[in-house]
Amino acid sequence: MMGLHQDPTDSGLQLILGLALTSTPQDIITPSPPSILHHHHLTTHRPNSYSSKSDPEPSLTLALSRQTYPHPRNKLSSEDPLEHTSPHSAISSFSSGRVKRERDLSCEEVDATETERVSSRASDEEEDGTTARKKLRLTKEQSALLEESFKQHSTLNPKQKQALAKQLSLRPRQVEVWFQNRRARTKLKQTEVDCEFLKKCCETLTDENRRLQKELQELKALKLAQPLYMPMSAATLTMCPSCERLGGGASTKSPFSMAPKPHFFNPFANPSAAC
DNA sequence: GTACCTTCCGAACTTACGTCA
DNA sequence: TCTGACGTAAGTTCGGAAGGT
Repeated sequence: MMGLHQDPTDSGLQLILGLALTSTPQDIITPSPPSILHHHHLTTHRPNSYSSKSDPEPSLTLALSRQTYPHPRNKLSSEDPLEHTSPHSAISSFSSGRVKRERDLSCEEVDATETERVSSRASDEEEDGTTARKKLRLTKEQSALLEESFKQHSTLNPKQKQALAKQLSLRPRQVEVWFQNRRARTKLKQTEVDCEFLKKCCETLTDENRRLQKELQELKALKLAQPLYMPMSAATLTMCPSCERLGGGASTKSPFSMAPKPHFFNPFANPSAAC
C-alpha cells in the first residue's frame, strides 16, 4: 500500500489525486460519489515504493479508498465468547460527564479479574464506585511488547488479543484500544509523510513548469528573430536549451518537428524533462 | 435467490488525563 | 505554581461484512 506500511484499506474504490507524473490514466482525477466519500480513508496510493529505482514513472496519487480487505471476523468468528464488544450493544452510562463502558465490566471482567489484580490499574474507579476516568500509563515493558506485536501484525484476532493481554497483565479491551490507536497514529504519520512528499513533488513540478515556460518564450523569440524562409542553422534549432545537446540527426527532418509522444517530466528519473 | 436483521469489527472522531516545558 | 501544548488511553458513532432467518 503506502510504501512503508502495508495497509489493506488502500485497495478498492479510490479518489485519486494524481500529480501527473506519468501519462497513464491514473493521473486523471476521479471523483467519487458522495456516498463513498462519506466513509473514506484518506490515503496516498503508490503502486511502487518511494525508493523504487526501477520505476521510471512513479504514479503518485492521493486516494480516497474504500476498504475491501477480508474482515478479520471471517477468520476468527466466534472464537472468543468474551469478545462480544459491539459498541451498538454496549450500554453507556453517563455520570457527571464521565463515561464508562459497561461491557468492560460485564464481558471482560471475567478474565480481567486476574489481570487487574496484578496491574491494579484502569479499574480502580470501578471498584470504589467512582466513575472518574483514570489514565492508564503503560510501562516500558508493556509498550515494547505491544510494539513488537504490532510489528508482526497490525491487527489482532481474539486469541492473539487474549494471549497478549494475559502476557501484559492488561485487559483484552486495553490491548484492542492500544492497537486501534497505534494504527491511527501510524496512518496519521504516514499521511504527514505523504503530504510532505506531495509538497516536494509539487514544488519540483512548479519549478519545471516555470523552466519550460521560459524555454518556450526563448524559442518563440528565436523564431521571431529568424524569418521562416531563411535557411536556419540546424544546430541552433535542434539544440535542446536545457542540456545544450544536439538532437535530431538523420531522423530529424524538420527543425520544429514534435516528438511523437509527449514527454512528461519525471522528477525521479530525470532532472530535466527535455532530455 | 434475496431481503432483512443481528452481530461483530475497524475506522474515524472525540474526550479526557498525565506529562512536560 | 500555573498554563498551554502534546501524547495517548479510552469512549462514541458509523459503516461494512458475514451469517442466520
